[in-house]
Amino acid sequence: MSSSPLAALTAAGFRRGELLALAIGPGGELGLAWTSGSWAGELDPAALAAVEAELRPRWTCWSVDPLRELVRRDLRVATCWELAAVHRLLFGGWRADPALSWAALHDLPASGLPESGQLDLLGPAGDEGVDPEQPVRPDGYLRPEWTAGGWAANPDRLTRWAALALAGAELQQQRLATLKVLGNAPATARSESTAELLGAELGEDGLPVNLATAEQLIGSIIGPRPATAAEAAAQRERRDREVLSLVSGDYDLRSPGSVKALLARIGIEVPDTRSWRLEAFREVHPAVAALLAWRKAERIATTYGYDWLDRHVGPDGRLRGQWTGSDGAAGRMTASAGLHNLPAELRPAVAADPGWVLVRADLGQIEPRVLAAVSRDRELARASADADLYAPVAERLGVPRPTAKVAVLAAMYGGTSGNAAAALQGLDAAYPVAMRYLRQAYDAGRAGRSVRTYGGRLVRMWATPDGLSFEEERANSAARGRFARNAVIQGAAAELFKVWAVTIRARATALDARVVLCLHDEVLVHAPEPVAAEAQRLVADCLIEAVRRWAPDDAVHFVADLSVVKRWSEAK
DNA sequence: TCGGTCACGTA
DNA sequence: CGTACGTGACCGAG
Repeated sequence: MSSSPLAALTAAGFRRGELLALAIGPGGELGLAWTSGSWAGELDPAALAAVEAELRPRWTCWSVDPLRELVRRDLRVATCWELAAVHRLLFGGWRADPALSWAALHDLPASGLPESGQLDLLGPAGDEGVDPEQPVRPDGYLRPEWTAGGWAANPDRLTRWAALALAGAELQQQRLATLKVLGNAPATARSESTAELLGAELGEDGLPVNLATAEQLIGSIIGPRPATAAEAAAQRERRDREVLSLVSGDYDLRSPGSVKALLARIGIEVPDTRSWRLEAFREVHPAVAALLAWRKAERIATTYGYDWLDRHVGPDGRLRGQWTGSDGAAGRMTASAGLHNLPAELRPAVAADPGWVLVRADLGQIEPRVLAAVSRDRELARASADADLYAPVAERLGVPRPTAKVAVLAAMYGGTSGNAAAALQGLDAAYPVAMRYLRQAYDAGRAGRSVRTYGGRLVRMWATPDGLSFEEERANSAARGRFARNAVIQGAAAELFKVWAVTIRARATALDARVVLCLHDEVLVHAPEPVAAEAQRLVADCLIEAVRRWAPDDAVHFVADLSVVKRWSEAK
């Protein structure tokens, strides 16, 4: 194996765009496998860059780990096939390791999965006298010794492990091809895979943050950075006193029980002490307003304070977290390090580098538009032609716009707010196709049946727990119904969003721009200032391209709000 | 030390 | 009887 990967692939007749599986060992050893060959050797980024440039393969792997290794070595590949992401799409749930994924693709029950520790003690389950270099046991499950890390033991195993990923990917493709959903499941598998790759890049690149601004913002809320633990304690005590000085008695503001006692002392009886509930008592006693202000500051101090800054923002001014391409429920992207719940007050600190800009874009009213698309409701699709979808809906229903909006949201999420009942009936009459779609998801969930999103993601329902009262059982079913109804909308929206995001990722490289944040329906792109206008146009064009690839037809109109800014907070 | 609960930020 | 996520503090059980 002295030749380069590119030479080996070319000699074997590898065609552009084919699946090329890779496995990377802990020491940077590389195994490659494709339909007509394999290769093992040291991971040389330049050699793989040559493969990418020449053959643009679909890099195929069991998990996002090898992709992350490539990203770490500054190798940005165009496309991939990530088996874990596709497993979650096909089979639902969160767990998606090779052992489970392989078993599922062979219709073997998860309950029969061999465990690594017990195997030798209990004796082999059809494993005796069989070649240990063979990763698949006679009973069809993967050998635990391999899945526990043994796959990286030597070059031969590395290529076999890659070949197994290749075989798994092909089985996944067969399943996707026969999946009965309205959307394009194979295409969803590709965009979901690439979203994992995007997540790896987001984790490596980070979100540009102006450290001085961040320090200043935090300082204005909780005071200057304490030099010692004693100073920090003093600051904390000073914050507490702002509230406690307004009441008599000693209370622990961090303990809900104690806060409840404090409130009782000033004549306020509440079932819990959540801010929205206390909001109503703001005028009753000055301590309430002080407590609400304390809560805000405490949130910054504990979750988004100097500690957070030190832990998650590097000296290069990049906020880095761990990204996943899809959560366990409907398939949204998730991020740690506060990237998805950064308080609005801190957003001025998210700023482009000097000479750069942020292109910010968010999808407008994505959920009702997605509902129109996935349910194929022609009438609701007609409403999507309006930049404000709720306006034609309101007109059709003969109600004020706010009522129409509440009714649509209530239909999708089961909202309770006031008297949406009449408007809901109007929706049933005006948009029966969309409403039937929602009802079917709700009924499936209530009955405990799993649902699939438009793009094919299986959303599993949980079983009713034992020993519930009649009332609890009903509440459980209703919760499942709401969950399912929400999942088919939120999940489909997440699928469209990811198509958009990975399209931007692919196109933006031409401008030297990069996606730096994905936030469910919003995307931030860091772009060189001279190409700001082009980058903005690119993001808009990518939405058109994404919708064309994702939607069943062109009946539904999607809109994005776009702006070029220096700071995230400047937008909108 | 751990899981459950409360609370709260984002979409 | 909106849903989803990540985070951090407290609290009671072990």
